[in-house]
Amino acid sequence: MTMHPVGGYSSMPMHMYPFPPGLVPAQPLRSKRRQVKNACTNCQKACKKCDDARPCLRCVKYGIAEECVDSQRKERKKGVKRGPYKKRDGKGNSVEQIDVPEQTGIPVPQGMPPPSASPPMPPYMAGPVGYAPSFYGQFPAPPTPKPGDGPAYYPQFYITPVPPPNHNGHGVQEGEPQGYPQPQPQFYSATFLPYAHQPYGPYMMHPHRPDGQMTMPSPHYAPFGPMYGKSPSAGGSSDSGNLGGRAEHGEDN
DNA sequence: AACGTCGGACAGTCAATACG
DNA sequence: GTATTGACTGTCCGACGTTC
Repeated sequence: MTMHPVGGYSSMPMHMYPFPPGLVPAQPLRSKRRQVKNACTNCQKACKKCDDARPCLRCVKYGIAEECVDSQRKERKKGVKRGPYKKRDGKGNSVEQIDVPEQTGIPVPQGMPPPSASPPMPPYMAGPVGYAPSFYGQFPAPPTPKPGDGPAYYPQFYITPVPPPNHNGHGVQEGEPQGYPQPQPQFYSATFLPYAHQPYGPYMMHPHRPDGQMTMPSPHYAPFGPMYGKSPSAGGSSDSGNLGGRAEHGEDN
């Protein structure tokens, strides 16, 4: 699998984009930075990269998945007077040149973002398939679908070197937070991309979680819905206990 | 090495404005 | 009405400091 930046796969590392085999650009291209629509409060405070999934990669990594909640955006000002705009030319065209990609020289159809560039492969992207199991793979994370969002695909497969554990056997007690099972040595999940043709090798892949839950796009993000419900301490906009204690960048109102 | 902090560049949003 | 502009706002890169 070859990843290239561009973004577009929700919850995928922002600059990564899977190219079908054979369509991989000959040389690395540089993409512009992609941003998530809404970073979680933790990433926001830490000024770190977030992603669309909840919990996001970073929160999962630091074990604060339950505190991973969307940050609140404040409303834009209205009624702000705008200065006089630049006139367009007589044909309704803006007086702007269209950028031609320098690195490839390949003409890019208008309206289509230029193929972009590929930064060095992040460590966790190394290897033939998606994330390293030890990183994001431990949490299957189909992104939370939002109105207006395209289908955020998050193909999931689980690698089970040994038969999957019987999750029921762990006996989730009533009242006990039904957290996603802690990473277990025998049970890794990993994100695979649609084009990946995986050799089965010593592993076995199945599109279902061993505990029987579907892992393909779930409108309600099943694995995390009831499991990572807000903790009492996460009460909405509470800032306490989050990563980074940095004061807000800007003032509200 | 891993993590936190933070300045500031960059990207996305969307109301105001221009235009047909 | 749609298209375009550009100010505003949020994201997060990357440098630096701190802690283990």
